[in-house]
Amino acid sequence: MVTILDVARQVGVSKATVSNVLNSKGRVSEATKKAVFKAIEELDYRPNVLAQSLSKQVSDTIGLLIPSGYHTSRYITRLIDMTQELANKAGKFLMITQVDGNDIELGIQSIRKLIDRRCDGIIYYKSSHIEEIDIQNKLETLIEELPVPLVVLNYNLPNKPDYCVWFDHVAIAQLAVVNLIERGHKKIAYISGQQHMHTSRARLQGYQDAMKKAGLELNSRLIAGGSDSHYQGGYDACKKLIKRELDFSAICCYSDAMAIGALKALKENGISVPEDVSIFGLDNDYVGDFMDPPISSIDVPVDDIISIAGKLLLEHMQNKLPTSKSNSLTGQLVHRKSVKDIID
Amino acid sequence: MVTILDVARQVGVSKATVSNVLNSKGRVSEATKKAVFKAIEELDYRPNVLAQSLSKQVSDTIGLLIPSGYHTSRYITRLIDMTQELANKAGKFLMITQVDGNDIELGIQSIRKLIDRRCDGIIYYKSSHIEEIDIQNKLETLIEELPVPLVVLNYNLPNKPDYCVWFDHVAIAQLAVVNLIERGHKKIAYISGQQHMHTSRARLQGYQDAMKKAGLELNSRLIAGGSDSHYQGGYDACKKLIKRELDFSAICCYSDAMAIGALKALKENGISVPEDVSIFGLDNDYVGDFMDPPISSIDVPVDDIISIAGKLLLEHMQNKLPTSKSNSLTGQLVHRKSVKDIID
DNA sequence: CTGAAAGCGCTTACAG
DNA sequence: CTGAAAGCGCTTACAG
Repeated sequence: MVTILDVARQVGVSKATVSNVLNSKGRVSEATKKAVFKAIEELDYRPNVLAQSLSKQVSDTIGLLIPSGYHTSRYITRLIDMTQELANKAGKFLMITQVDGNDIELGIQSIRKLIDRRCDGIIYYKSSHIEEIDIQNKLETLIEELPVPLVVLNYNLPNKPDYCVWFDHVAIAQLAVVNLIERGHKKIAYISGQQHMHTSRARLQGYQDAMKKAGLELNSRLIAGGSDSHYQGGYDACKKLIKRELDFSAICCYSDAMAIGALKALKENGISVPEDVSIFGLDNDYVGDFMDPPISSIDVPVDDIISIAGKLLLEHMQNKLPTSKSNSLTGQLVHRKSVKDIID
Repeated sequence: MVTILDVARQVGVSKATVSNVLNSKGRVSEATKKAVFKAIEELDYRPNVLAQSLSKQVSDTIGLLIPSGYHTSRYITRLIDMTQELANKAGKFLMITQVDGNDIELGIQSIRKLIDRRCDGIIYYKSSHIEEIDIQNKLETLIEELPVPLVVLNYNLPNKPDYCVWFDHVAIAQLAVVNLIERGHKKIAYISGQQHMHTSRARLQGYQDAMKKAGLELNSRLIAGGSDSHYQGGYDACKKLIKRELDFSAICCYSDAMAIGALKALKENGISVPEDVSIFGLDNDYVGDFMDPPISSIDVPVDDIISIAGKLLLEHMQNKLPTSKSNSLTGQLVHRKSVKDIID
């Protein structure tokens, strides 16, 4: 490939001069500038970014680490879109890499690899699947030790409040259940995601908290899970609930996807929604609005969490004090036809 | 940060020796090896990959370029998952970056940026949205000029058959329409995606070809599009079709997403599926199976196209002759309840 | 078995 | 206004 030396030779100047015009540094006469640009054009010269970064000791690169296996989540694609845009605006190169979401050690290894390539800052989306001992401590220590800022998405680090943004999934599920209760429901079932997921456990707890606070019966047989945390799992779980022949007027589901599966199971069993049973999803997936009936849900501010993370990272990179205060986000009710009021 | 020199000094050897033990090159006594590893551990030394790449003149890095704005597609997440796995297995670092899918010039710029960082090979997923003059020529020329192999996904480059893999969307749509015809349908409507998309135009053409071949009437009023190529667009388009008060027994849709929107519109108008009208989607999105009724579709071999692309890239990188012959893929019928047979 | 030296492609004071 | 030299952190023949 053509190097800066080739350009310098073609023009008859030194590398330093070529470098200076490239970086508009120092004083260079208009004539040589022109000649240099001409040669660059002719030779189709492009600087080797690796060499530049090594020499300058900055890479102007942001690293983004995403978890694998999120085929169904809009979070990740949105995260990529928004972070790329942020990087473009800040004049940084975005280097995205993916890591198995189930293993925190692999995650830390990947973060280190990003550092080895001299990223100036890193955003790490922590998969809900990870739940190992001491993970909080590991991440907090990592943030201390790393030579560049690391912002963690989707996890609470109490000792590093300026380095994380997360959803309060307990509150998100509560929102749905409280709404059901306010509308007269007392016998509320819950379809749960798989319990190895942090998000899943938090949402289940939100359901339980809301029931307790309202003084309603907490029957573990009103809670069911399925083979996965998606359509099929919702379908499975709902069939279980139906088989148990319990009395319930509403189901809150771990996600819209599970709610869609549940809806199918209910229909197959001749149970009308919302006439016989009301359904609530969580996440406000776009498709929920196109179900029959459309599914009520809690909208989760995905864009907000990402833009806050981006803002935090840039502030740290510029050694500014972070301006963001609330790094814990909840959601917003979205009413659709899958829930009916119960009047005694 | 700690450098190789720090390690060398701590052990009392030269940088060359440290480098040799790190790369297990040359003969180094066990004793110094041990001492070096100990120092590396103690100092938490990690080689600067930028410096390594510059010196070695290889980076062991693969670049993956994805389009933005694919919030709804499972292709992209799958592409990331599979390419990452491929890179891991090949011992390469995967550097993913994203670019506005609408502009081929931006795409080429991003490819160049990847080269500037010395990627040893690049996979470029060409968005269907791009459709500019001369794009085929631009990409073919780029492949010629680039110092490393570039494989293009989702686009046909007739003069570079070993550097591209794509879906034959004409054939994919034909498959659905031919199946409807075989099952007795004659009046078949089509809900189209937005025509600025290459995929969208190809699928529409597949519908038209199939109708023509069967000697069926091609009525342009049986074709409708919507505000987007997704749920809402399908809903809009179907409402248009209904308003036109034409006689049709089936609708083939550009995608499952549009089919889901269409289903909603039909239901709202008291039209039963499949009793009154049959519906066909394309893509075989997972959610289609959870509709009421489940939607027939054409499964598109996403995984295949990606693994072929990966194989091609690695073969080029190793200067092997590509073994893959068929770089054009079609789909497979998936029968569900949204289509009924018509018996005269 | 080990080290001095040159080199990868760039930038950056500094001297002229 | 321009260039020689040193340096970024590593690797790689080569000499000893």
